[in-house]
Amino acid sequence: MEMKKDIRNHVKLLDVAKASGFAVSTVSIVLNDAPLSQHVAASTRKHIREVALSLGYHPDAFARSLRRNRSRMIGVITYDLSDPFCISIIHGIEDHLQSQGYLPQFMDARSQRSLFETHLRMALERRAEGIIVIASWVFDENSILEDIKKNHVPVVVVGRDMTARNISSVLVDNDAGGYLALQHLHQLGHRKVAVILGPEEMFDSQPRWEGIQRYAGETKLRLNPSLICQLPSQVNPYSAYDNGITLTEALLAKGKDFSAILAFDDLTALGVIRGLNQSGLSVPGDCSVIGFDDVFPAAVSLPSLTTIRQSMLQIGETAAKCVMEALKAKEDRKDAPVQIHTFPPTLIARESTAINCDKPRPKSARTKP
Amino acid sequence: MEMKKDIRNHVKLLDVAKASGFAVSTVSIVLNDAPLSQHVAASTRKHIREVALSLGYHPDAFARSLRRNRSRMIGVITYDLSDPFCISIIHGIEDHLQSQGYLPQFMDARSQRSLFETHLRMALERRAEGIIVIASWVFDENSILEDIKKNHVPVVVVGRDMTARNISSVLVDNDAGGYLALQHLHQLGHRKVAVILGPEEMFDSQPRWEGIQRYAGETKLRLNPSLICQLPSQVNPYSAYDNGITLTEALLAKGKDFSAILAFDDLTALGVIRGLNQSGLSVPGDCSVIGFDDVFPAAVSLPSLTTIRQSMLQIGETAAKCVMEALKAKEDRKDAPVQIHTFPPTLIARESTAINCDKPRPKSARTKP
DNA sequence: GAACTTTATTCAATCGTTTCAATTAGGCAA
DNA sequence: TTGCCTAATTGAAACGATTGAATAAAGTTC
Repeated sequence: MEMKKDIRNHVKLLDVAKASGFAVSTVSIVLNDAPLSQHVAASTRKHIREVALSLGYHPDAFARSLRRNRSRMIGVITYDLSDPFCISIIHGIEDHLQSQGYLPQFMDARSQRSLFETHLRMALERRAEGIIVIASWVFDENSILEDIKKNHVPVVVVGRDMTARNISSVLVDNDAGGYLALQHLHQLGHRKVAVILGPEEMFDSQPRWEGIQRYAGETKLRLNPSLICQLPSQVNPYSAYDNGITLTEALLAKGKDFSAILAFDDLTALGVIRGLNQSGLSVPGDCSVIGFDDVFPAAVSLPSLTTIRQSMLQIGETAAKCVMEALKAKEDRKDAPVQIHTFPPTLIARESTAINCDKPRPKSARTKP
Repeated sequence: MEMKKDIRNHVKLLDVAKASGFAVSTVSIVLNDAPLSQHVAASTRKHIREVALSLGYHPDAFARSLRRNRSRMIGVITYDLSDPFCISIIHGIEDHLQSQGYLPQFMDARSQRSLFETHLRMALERRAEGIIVIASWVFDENSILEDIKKNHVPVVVVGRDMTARNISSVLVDNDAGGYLALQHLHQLGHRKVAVILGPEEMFDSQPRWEGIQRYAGETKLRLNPSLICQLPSQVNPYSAYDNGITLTEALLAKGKDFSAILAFDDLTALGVIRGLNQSGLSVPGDCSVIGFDDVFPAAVSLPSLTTIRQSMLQIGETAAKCVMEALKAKEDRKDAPVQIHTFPPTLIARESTAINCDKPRPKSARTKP
């Protein structure tokens, strides 16, 4: 049964060795340009290279990593790849890792907790030298996180502060973002602002809300509790859109007593605009709307969405730097300090917000974008 | 220097063996629930399991795959992860592979050819048992594809027909899609239709255009050549939006002599709508717009976009099934037939298209969505 | 109690690479 | 001829897990 080998197996060093007439070790040395290869005759080198090329030889990454005890790979676990927010972070990560000769290994938890844990385990088993977790919701996979620590694999979390559990974290300053959003609306003259809070289980929700309240407190702006509502828990990132529509309808049903809506994120905000439109209200003429994140659809919507931008590229890059530092520290047998990086978000003023022209009874004035 | 080991290395089977007082092989047998484990005393099993758990042992996937000669992994190489089009396909792939106990390994070429080739090579080196390529542009990485063949790794391409090169392919029926799009506009009474073709290097461009022409031919609709324009080559998927704006401006500069625009894809179509708006034209009142793909922003834009939907989930799933079949065939030492699957797209009628109310001089009537 | 089975455990080879140490062949000086 | 140096090549031991064959101990049968 030696045909079996022909089919299943890849071309390996031994095949190249046999075909070229040299020993496996010589072939290895040549193909890796190892230090010893300077002692190998030029003609031999050339010959071995040619044979390897013609056979279509590619080294087995498993065997190599096993022997070298290095995988040159960083596991990247995302809570949901379909969220545009994730993708930008990933790009930042890719950029930095690539420059360091490391390869990111993406795993998508698709908003399922069980998958999330599975993937953490897999990253560990595949001997990722470091792990980056992009998490939007609270997670508590204690046992597996403990195992990761036991195996001395550095972890960095993006999107929430886990320093309390000794894990380096990179995130946007959500509090500052909430502050900025309300400030923008306030400066445009809006005094009656409806707020749609993020769902309970998302970690960003609370700090954004705190930032909003902080600004309100500083300027003595009263936030009418009946204009505050909250997104329900979400199955996937896109359900925020539908929820935005529904919540807006609910707000309007109580009688429109606001001139602006501050939405938890961009997708919600887009739903809000749609909801307002369905009731014959125009944005920003009848009501201003502001989002959060600055994902792609925000920029191309009509009207384009005023929002709070997170520099996701930078966040991703920082996360990557952070693991790499921890890795280096480990090599130098030092302790990597637990770090936290927060990035200030910026206001992107577009068409969906405008100066408040409300008279005691609204639904009148229009402002061209 | 034995501290080195403490730091760098993971907990391994030998560690569990020492700690439990049994031999490595016994531990392996127990932890894998191997057939032989029925001969292992229940107390031993329990003890070994406990020790492994407390040490945080996780098997080394490299060593295991090396020994078993199976990676249980399928390499998935995308031309650009940030394209929402890709993500849906990926979900389809994930769904199916997961059900088969295989793990997709994503690699993102980010629209760079050099990266694309690098990733193909990596998939090979990491001993992916199969490879799925999601490619929108023409690619010709001959040498690496040859190597993949030499190593007997099944490949499936999504997004273009590569059967001519003996590679199974899964794609949408672009011709039918183009046909549907023009048919929809025609049935709404549009006779003067501007068309924005896809960029030269994208493979979808040509067949969509052929479908459009086929419908025009069948209905004797004359497509005015001065209303046909083409997207330039694109750096990233999102540049289509800006190009859509620019091309629309150019079309309008010649004098608006059309009542509808058929755009190559959704992002272009969104740009078109924005371009029309900037010139004071409303959609669909003054001009209908139709896109292609049905990506997320299409559904949430205002007006929402009429488009041709590809069932990307299904496409992804089929691609995954296709590699798995080829894999099975390989095991049975049969030849896997080269397959092609084309999926018919469907029309999703939304708000951006409406009945043509054009009088000899347009820019008058309005239709509410 | 010898021969045999069953039960519980371990040995040792293997997967494909890498790398250090060892070997060979040839040239050259003594 | 012997010994020694250099240049070119190879042997063999890892890396960590798996697994068929082997062993040891205990139990059963005649």
